Amino acid sequence: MVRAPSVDKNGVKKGAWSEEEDNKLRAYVLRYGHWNWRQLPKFAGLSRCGKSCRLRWMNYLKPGVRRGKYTIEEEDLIIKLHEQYGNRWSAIAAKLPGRTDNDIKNHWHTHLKKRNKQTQLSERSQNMDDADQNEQSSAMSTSGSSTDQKREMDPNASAADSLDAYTDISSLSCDSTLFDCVDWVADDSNSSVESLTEPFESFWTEPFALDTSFSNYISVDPWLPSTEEEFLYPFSSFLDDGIDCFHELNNRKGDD
DNA sequence: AACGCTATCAACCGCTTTAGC
DNA sequence: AGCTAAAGCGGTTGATAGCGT
Repeated sequence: MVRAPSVDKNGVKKGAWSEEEDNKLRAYVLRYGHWNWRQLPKFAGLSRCGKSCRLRWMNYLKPGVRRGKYTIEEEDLIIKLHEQYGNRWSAIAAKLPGRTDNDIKNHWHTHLKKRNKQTQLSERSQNMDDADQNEQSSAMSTSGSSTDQKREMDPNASAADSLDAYTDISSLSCDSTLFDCVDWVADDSNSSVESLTEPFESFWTEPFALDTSFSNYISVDPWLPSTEEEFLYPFSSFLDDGIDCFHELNNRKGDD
């Protein structure tokens, strides 16, 4: 399923990532952040190009990345968002916490494109049937109450219904609530799907509750280096936003 | 069992955008 | 304003799992 590992003429490794490489990258980024993707592999002791590291982190290793089966609600939302944004996968991914643009893009091409086509075809034939029926009996009233029917009738209902799956922040991993959801809301400020952000208003207005489960992540991960010496230390001023949080938590943990 | 075909998805590539000077 | 480097993004590729014949 993955490309065979290989090394190019510059000594840069390509192809599938080994567990060891994953652990190195994860440990490094969690400790120092991604202050410069191009330089990062050198400091982290990886024979990879920065692009490859970034991609691996963003799509696979980043805390909060959700993998696996898509729910019907997610698929409906993707289809709806695709109608709105087209192939702007990063914009679509911003509305689905924990899902990456690459993952959504793959899922679209392998599942939803077909499903969407079929839906459109069936809707078209349904519309033709409806037109026929209207000709025969314009007085007949229609009644439909299923969620699917509601979605077809009201695109906004679709988005709102789908969002129910995401308003339960607790269903996400602790990491995603602090990282991805913040991005999600922040990116959305000018979106025309404003309703999608509403459930997160409380995120901003309520007092910040420190989620100490971060520190569990750090202490549990056996691949996080126990000493600074295991990695080349970059420039502290480059430390990434979210990583400051890790340091903060680590320090607090140390204080306790 | 063996083969071919299809589906899947991680990873790559190249173009565009953004930031810094 | 123009240049350069870095980051981001979307399209595409390729290995392999799984299914049908």
